[in-house]
Amino acid sequence: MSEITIVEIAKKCGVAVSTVSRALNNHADINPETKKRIMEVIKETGYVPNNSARNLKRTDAKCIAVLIKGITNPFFSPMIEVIEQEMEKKKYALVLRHVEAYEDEIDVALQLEKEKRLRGIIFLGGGYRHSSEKLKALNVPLIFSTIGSPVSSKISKAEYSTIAVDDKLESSKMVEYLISLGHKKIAIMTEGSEKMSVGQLRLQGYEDALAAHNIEADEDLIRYVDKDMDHYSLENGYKTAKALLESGVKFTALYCVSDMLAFGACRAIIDAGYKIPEDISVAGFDGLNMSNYYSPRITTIKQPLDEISRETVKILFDIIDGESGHQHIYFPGELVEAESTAPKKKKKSAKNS
Amino acid sequence: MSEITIVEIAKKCGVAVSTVSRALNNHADINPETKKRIMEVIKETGYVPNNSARNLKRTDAKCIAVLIKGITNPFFSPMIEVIEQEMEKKKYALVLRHVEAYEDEIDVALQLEKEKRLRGIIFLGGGYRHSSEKLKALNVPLIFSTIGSPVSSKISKAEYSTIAVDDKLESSKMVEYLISLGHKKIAIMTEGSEKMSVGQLRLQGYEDALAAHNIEADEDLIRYVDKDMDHYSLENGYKTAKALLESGVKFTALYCVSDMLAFGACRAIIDAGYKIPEDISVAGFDGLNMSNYYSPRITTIKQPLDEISRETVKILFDIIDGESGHQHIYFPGELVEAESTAPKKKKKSAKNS
DNA sequence: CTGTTAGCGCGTTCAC
DNA sequence: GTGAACGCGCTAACAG
Repeated sequence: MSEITIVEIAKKCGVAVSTVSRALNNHADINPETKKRIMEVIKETGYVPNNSARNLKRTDAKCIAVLIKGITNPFFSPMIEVIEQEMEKKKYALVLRHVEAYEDEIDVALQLEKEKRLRGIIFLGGGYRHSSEKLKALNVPLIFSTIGSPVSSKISKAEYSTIAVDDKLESSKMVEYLISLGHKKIAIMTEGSEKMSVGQLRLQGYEDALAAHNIEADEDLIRYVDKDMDHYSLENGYKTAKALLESGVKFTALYCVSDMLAFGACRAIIDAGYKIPEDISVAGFDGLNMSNYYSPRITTIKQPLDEISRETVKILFDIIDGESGHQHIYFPGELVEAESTAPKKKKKSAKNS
Repeated sequence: MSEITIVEIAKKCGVAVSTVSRALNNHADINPETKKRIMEVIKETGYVPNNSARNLKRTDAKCIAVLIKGITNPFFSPMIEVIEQEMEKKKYALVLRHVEAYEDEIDVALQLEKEKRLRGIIFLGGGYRHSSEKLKALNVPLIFSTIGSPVSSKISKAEYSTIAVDDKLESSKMVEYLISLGHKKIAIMTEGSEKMSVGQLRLQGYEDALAAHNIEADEDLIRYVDKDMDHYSLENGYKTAKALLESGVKFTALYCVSDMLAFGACRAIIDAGYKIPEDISVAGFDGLNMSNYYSPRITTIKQPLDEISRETVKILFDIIDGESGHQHIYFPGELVEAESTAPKKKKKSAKNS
């Protein structure tokens, strides 16, 4: 179990540790032959430098951390791919870290910053509000991606960047669309967390759209997912839709603030014997890949993840290179009209099949 | 940018560094009041201990690494949750690391082992064959989960554990089921990588089942997904199914070796104007959550992920505690009959609708 | 209960 | 081109 160290490699090669270190780090001042011999011994012994010790000394590590809130969310997968590509181009190393639901992403970031020499941190998902002290303690550029401002009310917007779609606006766009199809009794399924959240913002968009068309918001049509379960899961979508259907409240369209919820809801609606979109129109949000493969294909707001990802990286490097300050950018979402929504049928609500 | 260290905290509190260290590590021998004062200063300053330095010293870190191959695969999500719970019970820390497709999971493990004081490593997914030297260099218990043996032919099975379903056997079970429904022209969509892989094992199961029923394997019915794309993606399933449909080859059932492929295939079949299961039966493998929410629900082989996960952790700790040696366990999969498969219609193939 | 001190493994000055 | 020595931030003895 005794780990092999650089000292032993040095002994085996009959050189000093510093020479081994130079060989390891592609240093210039070293005899190619010496280097070759050292590298051979390293290969033989299977020696791997201790990264902890390295990080303790190193100052020039080009490293960026990406913290993702929620491992089960397929939403981020395509973003990660793009970010990885971009980082590769820039020759920066990437540390991917999943942040569990119970963890605070800022705490994780603080820890990571000590562990590695981070040049910047990208947050994917997560909360809107963070302690300003902690945020300030993070001495590297912070980019919040897919999270619109404000991240903290107590901290200047010049201290971090945000790149996202305007959840409230896009949400109202979707509801406007449903209204344009003739729907008036539009149910919404969202997240009921007390704090400011994507779910809350999208709910506001829903309310705005209804208000703009003088449609009275009906409390019974606003449904919150079970907060004791994964908020944006299939199960939660199913369960919440089932409860809605069984409550007997009439509605002709159901807007789910996430595609995952929409999938679950669709299944519940189908199981209840209704047809989508003939009896009930269903709309989602996010533009997950699956929304285009589900049956029916889900009408959704597609977030331009490629652009968001690329811009996220670009802004980060602009800041690192001192070419710009922090920015707050909104990208437009794309309303994808698919099979799950249709004009409201005349004289027939969902409940009297 | 100058990082705050334990020394400065000590100075600020007027105590020695060791006292701060003790406060930090919940050591017993410390005055509660002193500790409280120290913790306050720590909170004020936003100090976070440097983990690299910690790991350099610490010898008793109870830490387990979980390496996951393929971030986009939702298959592992539920496993991670269970493993996290179990680790919490055991009071062990968990390091989650995603291994990219181009990375070698063993190399990543080697690096991680140096960085942290690992007590064990769990591999989720990944290849079947690994260099025995590297495997040996890993001086901690290795558990390969959802990967059946052998991991290496050159290394003794007593050097690592495997917990998985018997892919070949379970696969043949599914094909047997399709045959029992009267299907004879059963297409398969699998992964065509040269090396030993889950896809290959499941293909063997398919061939075994056909052979057992004297059904001649038809080369045209064996379809490989595009290896330049993510193997088990919706797109790949769609694309491969589309090509199969357009080739004009007749078949009444399509068996996809992964649910993700099945979802994509279903969409392609529906788009081509066929009905599932009336015209074509579709079967998957894995038992993803989504298979129960897709429309139609997908007939699949459900892997007992909860049990596999729990057993994975159990075996690891049995080995750590010296209570047992390495083991190789197969769990049975569960054939879930759902809406996507039906008995073959008489006198009517999929092609003459 | 608390302070002093010796390394953990490595990278990096400096001399040589 | 190479080696010796120092210190990164921290924990764990060992004294006090």
